[in-house]
Amino acid sequence: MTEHSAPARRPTIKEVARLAGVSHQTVSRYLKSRQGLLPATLERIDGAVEELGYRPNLMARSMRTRRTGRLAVVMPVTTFNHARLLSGALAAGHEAGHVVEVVSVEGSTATRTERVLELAQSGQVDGVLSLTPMAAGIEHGLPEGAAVVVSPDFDDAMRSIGELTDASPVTELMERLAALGHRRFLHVAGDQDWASARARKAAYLEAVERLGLESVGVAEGDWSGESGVEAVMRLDSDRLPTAVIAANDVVASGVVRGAHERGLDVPGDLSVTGWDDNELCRFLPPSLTTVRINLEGVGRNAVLRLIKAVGGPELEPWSGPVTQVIWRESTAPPGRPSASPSAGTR
Amino acid sequence: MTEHSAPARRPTIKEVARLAGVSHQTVSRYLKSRQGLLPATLERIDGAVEELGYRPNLMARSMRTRRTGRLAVVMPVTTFNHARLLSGALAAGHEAGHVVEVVSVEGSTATRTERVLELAQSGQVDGVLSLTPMAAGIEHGLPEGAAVVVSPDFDDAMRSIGELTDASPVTELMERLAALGHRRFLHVAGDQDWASARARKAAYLEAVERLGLESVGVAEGDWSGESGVEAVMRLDSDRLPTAVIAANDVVASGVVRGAHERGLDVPGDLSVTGWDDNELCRFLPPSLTTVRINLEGVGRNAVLRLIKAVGGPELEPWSGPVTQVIWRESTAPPGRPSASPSAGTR
DNA sequence: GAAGCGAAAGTGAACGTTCACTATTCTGCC
DNA sequence: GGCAGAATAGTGAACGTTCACTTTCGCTTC
Repeated sequence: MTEHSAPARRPTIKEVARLAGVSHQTVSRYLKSRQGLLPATLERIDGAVEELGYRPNLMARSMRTRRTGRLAVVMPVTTFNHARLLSGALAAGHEAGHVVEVVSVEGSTATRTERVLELAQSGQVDGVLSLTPMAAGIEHGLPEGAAVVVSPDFDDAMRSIGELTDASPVTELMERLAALGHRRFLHVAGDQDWASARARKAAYLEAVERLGLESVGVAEGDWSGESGVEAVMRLDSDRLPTAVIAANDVVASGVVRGAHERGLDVPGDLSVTGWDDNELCRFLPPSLTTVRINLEGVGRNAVLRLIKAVGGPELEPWSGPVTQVIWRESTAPPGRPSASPSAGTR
Repeated sequence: MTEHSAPARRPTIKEVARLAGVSHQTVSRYLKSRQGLLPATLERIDGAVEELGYRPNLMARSMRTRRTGRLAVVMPVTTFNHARLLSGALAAGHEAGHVVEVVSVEGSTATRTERVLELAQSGQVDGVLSLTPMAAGIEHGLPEGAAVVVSPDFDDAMRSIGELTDASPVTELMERLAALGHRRFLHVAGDQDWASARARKAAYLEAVERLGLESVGVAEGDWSGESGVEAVMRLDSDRLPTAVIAANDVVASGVVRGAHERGLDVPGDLSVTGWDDNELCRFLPPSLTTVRINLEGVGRNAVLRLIKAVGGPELEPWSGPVTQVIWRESTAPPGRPSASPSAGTR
């Protein structure tokens, strides 16, 4: 579109100064605070800025000030699923007067580490919050440049951030189910490359042990609905569990479908729990008991750590609960006939 | 972490030059291509770079070259739902040698327009792809700076991008349902602030007209499952539709639930279609007929337009189908008893 | 009425690169 | 041996800001 002649130079501070009949430094002051200037001067600069359509070149500014006002959140594309986490991060950054950008990374740990370092030291951002795990000892490679806050508990397979691996709700789910009378459980796990999947599995096993329950096993899974269907189809008819803890809602819906295909009623014959509070959960027949995660809060707190690290203001972190179990129709005491579907949406 | 003394200056090209015993320009050349240098010189610079841990300051570089190699995708946070769209955009940008960043905007049209202009003219990015609609005539406000490609059909309420408003699958759905024998339809619409919702509604009405079908009405909705439930509950028993076109999968699942609550069988008494191909769709009882959208392709093409606008290489666009109807259990000829896979639901 | 002071404005040098030149060295050829 | 021409390297000026000073001016104050 643009001709190759004269790359459409934008007006600079000096041109504004000339037009306003002042020095460039005066315009700089005007830009900075509009204070300490004579009203008449102010007005003339106003006019010149308007006339030229001047806008400061942020790149030049940051070059001089060594501050960009920009933060980067690096994350693997797969985690974009957690859009609400981003949403919280963006809001917190904005509050602290920063622009938050999202940069994606792919490839091996080494590649990703390199990419993050490059970004941190490119001078293009003040800080980098990496939701991707990096080669150990990266801190030492950093010449005190942009602060990189690697969210601490992000795991090797770059899939989960600290608070997301909190699997305590599994315990809550199982204690309640046990109280309802369930004794025989099944866990359909998520992809074990993910820290959160490992955490849930561990919490399941721990709860079985501690509460003296019986586990018919842990079905390997990959977060897919199919893995849920299969796990149920493979169950031994002589030793069916009465409750299934699924790694997430998709898996849980697969479990429900598998149960139906085997002629099992949910929750009559089988109670099922999910994880994530997928929008559809409430409307499934039966509506799904699940775990809601406050992703906005998690995102906010991660960015707050970063802002603090780059010397920004200390803002109020989200301190409320991060997870919450939502009980719905898919869980009930064992052996009872299923309550009629119209027994209520919640 | 960082002490307040001496802001940790990073080594510059000149320091590398001094250490290597060459001029700064030689180092610059080294950085640019590593060509036209004596092997011995190359080696010495290599050593110096290594020793100092030097990395070029991209900000200073872009200041001189007036090129940043960075593109920004501006989008409202709500659209982060379309993570797969981003994924396509990022991949295309990478292919063309650009870094793609995601910047979010909120607020009124005026605020957003301002924000986008600021970004475009800040010198921090080469191009801006705005998925947010902006005040008309913005092009004229742009002094040929960074190219802003407003995705053309993005609507006033900043919710949809051109290809996403393609509602032709609605026609496909209805033609097939009509062929199966359906005559009386209901549409549960999405929030009419969204262009895509308006497009689907319009396509529904057009199809009713053209195919000579009967419509029991268009239920206003807001993309929520509740709106689906309510739409069904409010239906006149004397004049029930046999097919429901829901604005998306969540609404559709609400419709299914509402139908069950009224004792209607899906698809026996009522065929239901959704939109989006939500992961859970396949596992619902009954699995949901829906429309899959190739968001990656849409994102890729949008970024390709931008890259072309900023004078980048012309890459292969995604030219395959953008939408695809997926037929599943929730649709069947009217009046037939449900082909119950297990009869398990009731 | 001159010294003192504060407000307002100006001057020139940085920031870390690359660009456009110019200078030097090497090579091969007559 | 001298010279053209390429290959290699160096010099200084940009890029658009802000920082650290300096200057100018007008007003008190004694």
